[in-house]
Order: sequence, then C-alpha cells, then structure tokens
Amino acid sequence: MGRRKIEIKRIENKSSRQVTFSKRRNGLIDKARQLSILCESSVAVVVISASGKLYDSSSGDDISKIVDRYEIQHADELKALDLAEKLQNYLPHKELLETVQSKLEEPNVDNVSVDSLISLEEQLATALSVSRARKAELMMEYVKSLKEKEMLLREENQVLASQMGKNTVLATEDERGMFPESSSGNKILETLSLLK
Amino acid sequence: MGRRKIEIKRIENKSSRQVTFSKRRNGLIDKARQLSILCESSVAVVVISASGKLYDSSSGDDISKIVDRYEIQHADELKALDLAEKLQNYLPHKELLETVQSKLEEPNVDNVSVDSLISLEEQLATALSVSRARKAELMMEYVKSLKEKEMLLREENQVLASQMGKNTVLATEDERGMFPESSSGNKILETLSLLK
DNA sequence: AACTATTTATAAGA
DNA sequence: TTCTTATAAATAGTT
Repeated sequence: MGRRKIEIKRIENKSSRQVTFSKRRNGLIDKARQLSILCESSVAVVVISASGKLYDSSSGDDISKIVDRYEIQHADELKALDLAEKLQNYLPHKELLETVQSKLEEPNVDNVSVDSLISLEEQLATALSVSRARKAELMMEYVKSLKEKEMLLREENQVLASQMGKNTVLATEDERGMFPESSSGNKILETLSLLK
Repeated sequence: MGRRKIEIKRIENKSSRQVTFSKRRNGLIDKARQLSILCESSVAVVVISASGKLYDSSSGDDISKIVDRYEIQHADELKALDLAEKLQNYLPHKELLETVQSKLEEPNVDNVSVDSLISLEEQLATALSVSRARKAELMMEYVKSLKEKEMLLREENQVLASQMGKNTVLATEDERGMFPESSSGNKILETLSLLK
C-alpha cells in the first residue's frame, strides 16, 4: 500500500528500513488496539528492533496478565533442554521421587501409574529449568548492556568536564552513595553468595 | 477498508464480531510477520478472545524469549516475578500432587505415610520457591540500580552540556542498542555468568 | 514530518 | 464458512 509494491524481504537500505520499522510498528500497534476494541479481546504486542530496543503495547488487559496467560498455556511444552541446568536442579527432586517410589513399591500398588507420575514430574522440572536458564541468560546480557551504557556515559562525562576546563566531575560519582567505591563490586559478590 | 467505514467500538452483532475477529486476527499476525522480515526485528503477538481462547504468533525469535525479554525490561516495575515460580505453585504441580494423592488413597496403603510424603513434597517445593524468588528479586534489584545510575549520569550529562552552551549530546543515545556486541572482559559479568 | 499515488486489508454481500 | 468486490486504510516513495 504505497507508491510501489514491495517484496516481503529484508529492506537493505538502512534508513528506509528504519523509517519502515517506525511506520509499520505504529500501524501494528494501532491494529492491535482496534482488534481489541472491536471484538472485546485482549491483545499484546511486543516488538524488539534489530538494535535490541523494545516496544510493547497491550489493550483489553494488562500486558503482564496476557503474558501470564500465554506462559501458563504453554507450561507443559518442552523446549530444547540444557543438560547441566537439568542435572543441577534435578537432584533434590529425584531423591524425593525415589522416596515416593519406594513407598509405592510396597505391595498392591500399580507401578505403571507411578512411572507416569515420575515422567510427568521430570518433564515439568525440565521445562521449568530451561525457562529459568534462558531467562538468566537474557538477564546477564541485559546487565552487561547496562554496564556498557554506563561506561559510555562516564566517558562522555569526562570529555564534557574537561572541555569546560575542569578536572573534577560533578556529583554523580560514587560519593553519591548509591554504590560506594569500596563495595561496588562486593555487593555483587554478596548477592552472588546468596544465590548459591 | 471495507464496503463501509466503521467506527472503532465494540461490534454489537455477535456473528459479525466473530467474523471480524477472525479476519483481523489473521491480518494482525500477518502484519507482525511482515514487520519482522522487512526490518529484521522480533515480534510477538498474543490475542485472547472474549471467550478466553488464546492465539499467538511470533517471528524473528521464539515467543517465550521475546516474552522473557519483555519481563526483564520491566524489571523495575517488579511485575516480573520469576515465571517458573508462579508455575511451580500453579497448575502442573497441583495436578501432580492430586494425582499422587488419589493413587495413594487406594486400599491397602498406609495413609499416614502418604500424608507425610505429601507434606514433604510441599515443604520442598516451598523451600525451592523461596530460594528462587530471592534470587530473582536480587537480580531485579541489581538491574534497577543500574538503571537508576544510568539516569543520574544522563542528568549530569545534560547539566554539563547546557553549561557549555551546547545542545548536542555525544554518541551515547539509544540507537546504540540494548545489547552491543562488544566482548566482556568485565570481571563482574564473568562472575555473574557463572550463575547460569 | 507531510504528502499522495498505490497497494493492501477488510466490511458487506453472495 | 469461504469467496468476491467495493471501499477504506495503510504505507512506499517523494518533498
């Protein structure tokens, strides 16, 4: 719907790709809004640009609520599994299951159903650990990007300050108390130790 | 874009509402697909009909990954409780316990030991869930503190820039992207990555 | 940011 | 439901 027909494939020109992204993203979000109103439904849209910037909208319901519904719906779907993660979280559960199993293996109990229970439990544990591993990974990437952003801002700050003929930086430094120099790294280590 | 112009408000006629829902839902999902391809982005769409039926689509990335990204991005709103957490206390586990219980309630099984097993399972689940919730909470706090630090740096930057009588800001803007590629070499990050 | 020639989506009809 | 088609809406290229 424009001056020319376009093929649906990556737009090579960077600036027109950016313009199209912005136009179509707005279009998509408006369509979502309309659908929600016209048909009394809940619609969530999440868009992540190539550069990693995130845009989202929702209508009819809070986006977290919609996302929760989605996750619950897909709770039992098994994704590719991370073996290390699985083993790590597996042990305590396994002991428990063995206890259950030993109790159940007493006379007059149907072992087939026990097996199926155990299999169900295993599937669940795997699904949960995969989801957790993926989330942790994303979290690490995000923290990394924030640290990098911070470093750039500090550098820029230095440049600005020196251009003003000053050697001192304004009061955003550690004295501000948010992360006193002495414990900035240690705080993380403290945190880590709690994570086990 | 039809025979007549329509107002964007709830369609009263049930069957045309249903037809419109179906058409526009497909349209929305196709638009999402196109945006993803044209502009190399990841797009997730989740639609929940009035009757509670769920439709979803994603392109460019797995929808769960997009959803996780969304939750992490909104860490400081603390809506992002660890998803696995919620699920663990929700459907599958509950079903599992109920199934175990119903199996064990068959004749010739000692109900006292069954009760103690179930209690054990519950205690274990609670313990795990508390520890995971704590971990998630600490991560969220850390992300939040990084974002606050960033905001302070930006403010300071503005002050410096305006004192210099400049309006331009150096190259730290958002276009830089959330997940730059550069390698770590950062001790904290390396430590964090061990958590995975 | 606007504009507008065209394409695309879709409301109503079959 | 599925297809058809007149028309509204979105948008590609332009300014």
